[in-house]
Amino acid sequence: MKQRLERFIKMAKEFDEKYTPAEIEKKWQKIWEEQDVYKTERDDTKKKYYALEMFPYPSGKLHMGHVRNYSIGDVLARFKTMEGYNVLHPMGFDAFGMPAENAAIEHGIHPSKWTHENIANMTRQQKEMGLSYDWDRQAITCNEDYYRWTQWLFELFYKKGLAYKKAATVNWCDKCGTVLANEQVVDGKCWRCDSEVAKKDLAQWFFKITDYADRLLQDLALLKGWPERVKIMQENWIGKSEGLEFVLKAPELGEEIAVYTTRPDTAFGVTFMALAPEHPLVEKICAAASEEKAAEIKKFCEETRAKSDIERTSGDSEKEGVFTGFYCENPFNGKKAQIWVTNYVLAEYGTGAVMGVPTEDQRDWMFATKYNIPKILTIQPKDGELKLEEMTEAYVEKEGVLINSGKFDGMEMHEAMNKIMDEAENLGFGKRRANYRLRDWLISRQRYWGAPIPVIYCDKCGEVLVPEEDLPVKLPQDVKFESGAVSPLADSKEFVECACPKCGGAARRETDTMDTFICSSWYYLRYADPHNDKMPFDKKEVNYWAPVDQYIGGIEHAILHLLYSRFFTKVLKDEGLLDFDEPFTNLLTQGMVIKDGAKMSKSKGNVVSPEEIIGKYGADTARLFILFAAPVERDLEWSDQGVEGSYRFLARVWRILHHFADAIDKGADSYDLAALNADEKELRGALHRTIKKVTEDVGERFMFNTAVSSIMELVNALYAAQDKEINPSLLREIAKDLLLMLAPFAPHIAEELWSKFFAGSVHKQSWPKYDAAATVKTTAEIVVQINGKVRDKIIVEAGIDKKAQEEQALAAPKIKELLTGKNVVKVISVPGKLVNIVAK
RNA sequence: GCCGAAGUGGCGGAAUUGGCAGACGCAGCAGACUCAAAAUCUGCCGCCCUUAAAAGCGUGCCGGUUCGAGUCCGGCCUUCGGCACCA
Repeated sequence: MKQRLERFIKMAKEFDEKYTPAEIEKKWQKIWEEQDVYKTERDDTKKKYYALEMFPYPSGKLHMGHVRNYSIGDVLARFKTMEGYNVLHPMGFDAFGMPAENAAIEHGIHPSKWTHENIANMTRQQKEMGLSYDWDRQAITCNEDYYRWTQWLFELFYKKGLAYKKAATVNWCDKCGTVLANEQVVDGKCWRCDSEVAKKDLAQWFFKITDYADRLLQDLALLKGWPERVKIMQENWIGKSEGLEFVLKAPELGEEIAVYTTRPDTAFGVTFMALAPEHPLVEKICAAASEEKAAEIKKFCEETRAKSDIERTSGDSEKEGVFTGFYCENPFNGKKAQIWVTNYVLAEYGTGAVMGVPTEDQRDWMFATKYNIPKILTIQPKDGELKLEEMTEAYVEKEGVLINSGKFDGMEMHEAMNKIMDEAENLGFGKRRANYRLRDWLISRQRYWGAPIPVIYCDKCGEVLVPEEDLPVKLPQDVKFESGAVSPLADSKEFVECACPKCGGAARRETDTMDTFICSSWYYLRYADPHNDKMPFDKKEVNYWAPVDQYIGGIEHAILHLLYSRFFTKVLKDEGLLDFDEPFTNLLTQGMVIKDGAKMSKSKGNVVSPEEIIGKYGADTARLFILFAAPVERDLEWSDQGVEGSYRFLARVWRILHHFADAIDKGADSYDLAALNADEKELRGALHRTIKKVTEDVGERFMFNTAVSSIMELVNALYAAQDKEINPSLLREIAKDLLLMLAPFAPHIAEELWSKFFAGSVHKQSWPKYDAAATVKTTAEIVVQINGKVRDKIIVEAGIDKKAQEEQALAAPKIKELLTGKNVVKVISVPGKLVNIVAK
């Protein structure tokens, strides 16, 4: 008794009526850090759960998109921990990249210093959000102990024949002063700085992602937990098509020209051959042609190549070409076809040469019409008859019967397609083949702030890998950063000049660094074993933690990072370094945070700073608002008043527990259910329905907004009961479960209030279980409709059968009155829901 | 052009399996408390007509299926995203 009284006095003193987030958040962040609450270790006896948010680029400050990303991840991580999983929830930085180097050029600050200062600041902000990261696992890609392994992995790819250097026409961003991969060119512009991308011929390093095109495509089927649209985007990006590659002889040139087609059924309609200006045969043709003709062709090629990529590849630009004067032979029917050099054939796709079938391809139709090239109709639709003279465009429907095709005449086109491919294979001039839109991944960057490519060039030994024990190839510290100049690495004698690892003679280092997307293609594996100095990661650790159970990030990486990471995982699996095919089992693509209908950006002046919001209302409010305001996948409209509302809700939680503090404190941990009165039963029902709803919304549906709203409803129910006499033990149960449910969303206030009534940390407790019996209401309000219109509502007991409910509905006075003079035709009765009376 | 997503009050959104459209929150209105204001607590809050009640209308548009449609089917419209001369 005395103890209780003392405790009551102590609490009354400590439990201030006012909610002060600034104080309690700082307090608990310190305690959590001191007690290492979020430390994670492998435990083979426990089921693991790997929750991961895409790590950020250290730009300097967190923005609202980060806050949203981390809030979602943190709710999941905390929820799964409470459900009993051994949860891995790490954070790091994608720390190489252009902005650091630009800062060096503009402000004379070394990229490393700039980056690490930004990391320190952003880490502080992340900590102020109260996120449950195991900070000990932080991976920073620009640190030597990380990029050493990035280089090691490059060497692995090299040894497997998946990294190679070749001269190629590549995408060049002048502003960034470097090349770009195909995936990094968006609408002909640089993905990072938005400036126009040009073409340049350079010798560059590539990763052979095309070797994995088929598996990357096929394994999309394994990704049941990915949004359909991301899978479709990847599928389109890989762009597999199946068809026939065959050769046409060009006797005058003594050459053969290979073409690829997905429409072998139209092969008898070939009247010309279209070459890309970059096609190797063009040079030979020029050599064989008259001086005049050669000059004409060369001029055309030069003019075409001078055009920008967007101009060249937009579908509606005029199709133009030059007739070479030479012919080739269609191997199917021996007919002659004119050889043209054209502006509409892509050098990089297929063979860079296309068979021209004007009647069944719209582009060929336009081209042939313009230059008066003959047309042969080879497909007739099933209904109706096409006449060449009456046609104004190509017949491109995928249905019809062959004509003018020798022995294939009369054959249905899909059958003919197969038969014609058989013929080409049997006669040995063609082969079935798949083609992909996907190109090899250009990984060289002519920049300083990236992982150096660990290759040395020796005049005697050629291209030599830096021996494993010499890794990492470190970035030299003492270099000059100048705008527009060559890469600082190429400029650094200290870096370039070295000894050949093979023969010891004088040699030069590769001065290109790796695309930062390589660094981010394996970081999720490093988290599993972040301090390993023998290997990038230990197989046992990686196989325990990975694959990532839930990955969370923006849709902007639908192709880029997500495709590259999948590629890496497959290569590492083939190498036996890990045992799974796909890195991310489930993917959640969060929507953007927008304000006034537009993405937050400096130029629009609609940026809301997380720092300011957290300073004013606390992290719990910021997190709660962002989770409550919209479903995670949809864009979220920022609302200052909405934030105010979330703050108000947390203050309401605080006050109602303060109001009931005495009762909660003296309540017991168990009580007699049978002794509860009607109000109490109702309140307990509300609690258990809330637990059920929140458990499903967070654990299965990722509907955090509705989870929060049902917690709000429970709090409203407590307010409705505040003047009633409620069993203290029931109040204790409600307070306990309410705080447990609130803990993943608003970890600080939950911990603070928990500490006032219960022992230990709220974040070390089990997720509450609901009592299914309590969630069932004893009575149900059902709707009575006449002809589908709601006419009355009646109360029936729960579990009522169809018939009884129907009788009660028909007996309701209001319904009886409305039915007088009418004939009841039919009655539909759904127990516990509604009765619909069809009457005439 | 092709592929995909979305369209619900003044606003953000809810309705999970075809069964009360608008939960929860914001804004607004009213009341209580206060000398007063703020804060807080309570109530009201789709449109239309109305003193009120009742009726009617209502989930982008047109049609269909069904006792019953925001939800299913067919045809459109608008917005956003991806791809786009890929043979």
